Amino acid sequence: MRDQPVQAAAPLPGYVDVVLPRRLHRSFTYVVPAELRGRIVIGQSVLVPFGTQDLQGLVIALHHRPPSGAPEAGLKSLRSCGETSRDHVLTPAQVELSRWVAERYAAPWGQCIKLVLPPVDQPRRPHTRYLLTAQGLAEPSSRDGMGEAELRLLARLRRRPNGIMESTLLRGEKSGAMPALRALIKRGLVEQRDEAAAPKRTRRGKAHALTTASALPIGEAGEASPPPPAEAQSWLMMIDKQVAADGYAALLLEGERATRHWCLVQAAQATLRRGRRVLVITGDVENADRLAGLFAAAGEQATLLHSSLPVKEREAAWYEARGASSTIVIGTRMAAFAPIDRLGLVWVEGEDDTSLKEEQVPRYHAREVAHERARRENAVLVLASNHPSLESWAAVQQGLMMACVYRNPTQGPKIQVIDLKAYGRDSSAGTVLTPDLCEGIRDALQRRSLAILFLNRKGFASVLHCADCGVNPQCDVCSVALTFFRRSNQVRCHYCGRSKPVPEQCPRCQSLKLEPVGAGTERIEEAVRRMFPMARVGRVDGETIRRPGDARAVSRLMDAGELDIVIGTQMLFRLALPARAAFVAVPDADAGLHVPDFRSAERMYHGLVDAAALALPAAAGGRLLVQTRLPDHHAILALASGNEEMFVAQEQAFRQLLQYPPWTSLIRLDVSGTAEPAVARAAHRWVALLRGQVFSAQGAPLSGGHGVSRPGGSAGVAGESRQPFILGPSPAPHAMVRNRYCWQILVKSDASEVGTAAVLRTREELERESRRGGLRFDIDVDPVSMA
DNA sequence: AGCACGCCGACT
DNA sequence: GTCGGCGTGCTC
Repeated sequence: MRDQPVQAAAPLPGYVDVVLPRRLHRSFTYVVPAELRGRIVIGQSVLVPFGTQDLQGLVIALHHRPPSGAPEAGLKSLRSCGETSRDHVLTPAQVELSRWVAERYAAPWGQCIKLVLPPVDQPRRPHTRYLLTAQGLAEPSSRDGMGEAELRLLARLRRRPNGIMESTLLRGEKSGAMPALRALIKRGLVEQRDEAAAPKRTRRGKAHALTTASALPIGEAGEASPPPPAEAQSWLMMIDKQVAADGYAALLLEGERATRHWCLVQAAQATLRRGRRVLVITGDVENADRLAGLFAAAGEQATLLHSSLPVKEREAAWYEARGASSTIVIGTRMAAFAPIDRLGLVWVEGEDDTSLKEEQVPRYHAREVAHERARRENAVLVLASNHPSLESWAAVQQGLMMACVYRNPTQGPKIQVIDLKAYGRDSSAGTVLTPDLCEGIRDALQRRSLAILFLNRKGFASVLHCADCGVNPQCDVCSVALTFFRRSNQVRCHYCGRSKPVPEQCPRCQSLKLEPVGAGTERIEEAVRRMFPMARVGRVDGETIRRPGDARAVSRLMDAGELDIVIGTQMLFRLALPARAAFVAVPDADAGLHVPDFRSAERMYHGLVDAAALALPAAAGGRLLVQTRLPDHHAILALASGNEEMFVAQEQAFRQLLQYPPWTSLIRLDVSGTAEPAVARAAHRWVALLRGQVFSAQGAPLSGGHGVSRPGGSAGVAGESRQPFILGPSPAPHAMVRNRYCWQILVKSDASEVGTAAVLRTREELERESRRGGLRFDIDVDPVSMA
């Protein structure tokens, strides 16, 4: 051991700033012990004392003298710097990527680190109980050196033969109980017993016995041999050229699943031939499995990395991905951070899937992370979907991405739109089971083929719509559905918070028949069963499909021809159908439209496109029936005419007019707490601070006097002002979550950096002034779901 | 975020 | 007394 802290020629930094995996936006400064000096680098993972515990943190800066902000009470020292595992020195790329996420999504950097670190099994703290050992029960030979606290503790434990829980033990005592306890344990008088630890949430253990995905169904029988689109050949050459040139490129690929799969395998193999690696990211686990199976069938071994794997397997997959042998990594959003070097191709399969957005605190979007990685690592990014997001179309329009659309129009079913207005409103269940719909089912049954009914996800909030013309009352400013409150007989916009009495008449047709949405679809399963008593009816929704295994079971049922009619929600699209259906119906296409979310039309359109993909081609007798009260809606028209561009153009125009993404950056602020008035007050205060911020950024308030908000009307106009615009506050659509009241605020800005900067500054101020109340202030940059 | 610490109420 | 719950304040 050479232990020679000789005065070094150049002084080594003696202080480090460390970020910690906690919900804290600051870093903390520590002293570097002499023996560790010179070994600490930025990106080093270190163990530091923090409060009563030791935490693994990340070094983000080195100093020669304590920074000015350091506390006077003195700084603590680093414990160690992960000499046991080299793994914990982050590469500069990992440090930078985690920092990028922290800044982009206004998350504490310390919490973003775990994204790039190997998954670790978090040991559940067991319930510990302390009791006397045999030695402790016997009168101790000597009590010398025992402090008063130790003696008291000993006496207390003697009264409790079964031991005392840690929590109660530490309660009555002043500080000093814990050191005393440790001292007693050291003397062998007390022992610690861990009781049945809090039941560890084990995630489906055995469902993943098969890590090689070859045993899983590959795709749909109906699309077994995709005819490789002729244009795709040149596309492939372009990808290959890009990979070979070691250059970044971004492509949007639109096509049916079979086409995308074909392109994916080809592009991946071309990338591998160039000695580069492939990362495939998709929204759900079933699809990741399916893609792995696809590669297996093509003779390529892929590493699966997703959150449904048991932690140990996930950890193994992480290291495997980092190793030299792994060339293709497939996973859900967490896989966007997989430690793959020599990345050549990043493929996001189903790029418009909302589950690519993390809803927990580093609220990143895996598509964005994938994009950023491709940019940083000079890889080719492909965003693939059957119906790309408006965000991606906007990127294409701005020249940031190249679009490739490979469609075979002969693959689609015959589409028929039924105008429900013709059926009046009084027929209740009869309204949704129109004669055309029943005839379609009957026909499918006769042909011994499957009939599928797709129910759009119902809104969480109660929304009104006109039974005669189908429109719903919307907010004048925000153009989203107004939420209906029966008790106060009011409607409210949960974007901007305005409320007013329920309108008496339909805003379009003046009908008096405004009523809550969705009554008809509730009982549809019952109605279908009554109408077709001999048919075998299955249901596929969040309640019947809880785990991927369930989905497979349903697929198998259909495969075996055990089902005649399947009724389901969006969950249907996750299944690997054995065959396409002769008849697919959407009994109430408008239901999804009435969700108070500016993206509702886009979601509705995607649902319809997906529903169409479930049906056989028209040439094979496939039919899609869409029932609506809004046959002129652009989503319906675009679907019926197969004119996607028209939908995108109209929807883009709507978003631009109302300044919604992708034309603005949107940030949702959530204020929550246990006391409603405090929450409301804090939310209003935040808005005031933000507006102050906005105005002061400009130098002076806009027109004096009312100064609180810009006139509502101007929200709709693409104003020349480049200031963030603030909507709200308003009670969140889900007003109470886990006994906490929630209010929300929306911040629109041209660039998300502008918005996040203002939001972070004001939140700091807000937290300073409102210490109490158990208030929480959450930030969601680019929220993907508003309802 | 996680943890300690204090206060309250239920149970025994 | 014991034990769980919850609000509050703090962490270099």
